[in-house]
Amino acid sequence: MDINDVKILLVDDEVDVLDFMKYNLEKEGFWVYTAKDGIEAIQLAKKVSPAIIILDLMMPKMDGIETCRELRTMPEFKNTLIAFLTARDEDYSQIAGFEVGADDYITKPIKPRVFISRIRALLRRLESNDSVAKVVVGDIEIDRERYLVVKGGKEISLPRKEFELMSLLVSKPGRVFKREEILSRVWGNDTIVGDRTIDVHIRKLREKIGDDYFKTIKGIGYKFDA
Amino acid sequence: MDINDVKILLVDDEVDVLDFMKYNLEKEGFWVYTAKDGIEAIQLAKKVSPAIIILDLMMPKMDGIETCRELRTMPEFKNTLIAFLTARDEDYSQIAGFEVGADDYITKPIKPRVFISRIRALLRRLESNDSVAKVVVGDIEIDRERYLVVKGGKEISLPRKEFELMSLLVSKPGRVFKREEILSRVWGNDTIVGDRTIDVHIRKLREKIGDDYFKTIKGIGYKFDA
DNA sequence: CCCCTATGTTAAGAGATGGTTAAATGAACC
DNA sequence: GGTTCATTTAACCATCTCTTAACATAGGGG
Repeated sequence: MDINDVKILLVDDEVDVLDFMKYNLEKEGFWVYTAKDGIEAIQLAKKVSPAIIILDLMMPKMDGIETCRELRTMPEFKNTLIAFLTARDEDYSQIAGFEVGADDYITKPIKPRVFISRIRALLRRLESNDSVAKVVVGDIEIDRERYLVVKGGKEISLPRKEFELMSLLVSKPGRVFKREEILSRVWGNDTIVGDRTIDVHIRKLREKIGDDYFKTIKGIGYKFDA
Repeated sequence: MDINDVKILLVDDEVDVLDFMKYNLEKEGFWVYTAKDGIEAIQLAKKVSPAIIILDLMMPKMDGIETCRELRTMPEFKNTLIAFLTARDEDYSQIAGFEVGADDYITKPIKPRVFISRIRALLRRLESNDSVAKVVVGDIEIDRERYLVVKGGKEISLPRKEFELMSLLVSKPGRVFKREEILSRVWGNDTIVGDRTIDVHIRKLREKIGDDYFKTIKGIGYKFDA
């Protein structure tokens, strides 16, 4: 997922808070939308389909809890990440929040660095969930729920890294994934591993799944093809 | 996309706002046009085909919403990015805006840094849409995503430099690329290579793709033609 | 028509890149 | 704690890519 495609919807009745969050998020390259109450938020959310919605708890018309409950009843927001914004001493309300399907809590006052890293954490969660549970390409099927690859009816179980790598490549058959991209999506942005690590994993996959499925694009990366 | 080719059309009835935005955008190297109302905006847009149009919501003669709706009915502006400019307390109008096909909202007062990063974000969106990995010219197709050249249905895979060179030439069929320009775009500004290097790569392309596609312009460079 | 320079052609070798293997490290599970 | 599996590293090898150099050819200006 490219960060520049990530849309975030901020909902709060205090304009200052909205502006502050918006400024910080935009500086990071996110795509930010704002609403001042729950009604407005739901309408806007339907239009722009944000990846993340941040709801203030206390709002006029429809409060955060209510808005969240409402959103969660609509199928299109089943997988949207919803975080609540609370003042520190409202902490008790977390229980109610998680009950209506919140994914995280962020406490005011907002500190930019903490805030951003919180958002990034949410995003990582989204990334690991957003691929559909089952992908089928040709005679190969990937079942994310059971961590299994099924090839011609036969189940093949793969270690975690191999599975994630396979899963990434299969998610867009034919598309070339650059080594750099593979590293950041399978190993994580900050991990430093040696040059041969990817190759070794590719080798294992070729061994277990079949040579022909994984093509090397020299100087660029790898792609999956059936 | 070269930033110096990016045209932006600003539409607002307040001259001060226009000037302020124009100043900031021109400083970044954008090509800026301005109009004072919707009628003028549409006429100018037809003439210069801007990549981005920024419309103030409140304007005489024809307001932003109306102008946007009008523009969206014309096929040549199907892919143009349109952003609205709104005062903070007009936020509710976002809903109407997205309905007529707006791509983003920018709130006044304008803060230069946020404004520019917003424009760049829009631009990235544009790029990811139109450089969408596929260029088709005659019976030749270049697929950046799959790192493949397809000629008459047959897939031809090229080594990196050849692919980049091909990709560059095909990106503007008929246009002559100077040797110097080819060097800096395919090899990089700092690389020093011998005289014959480009020729050898062109030869390989002629061999693999076909002689007739690559024309030599003596003393200048090369061009691609179908 | 000839000369000069720019480009075409070829093959060879240097260099980059990925493949392979085994062994070291680390994590998880009795 | 020992065992097993997953993961990474390191060393070495194989191959592909790119560049060069040497020579051939073409084509425009005089």
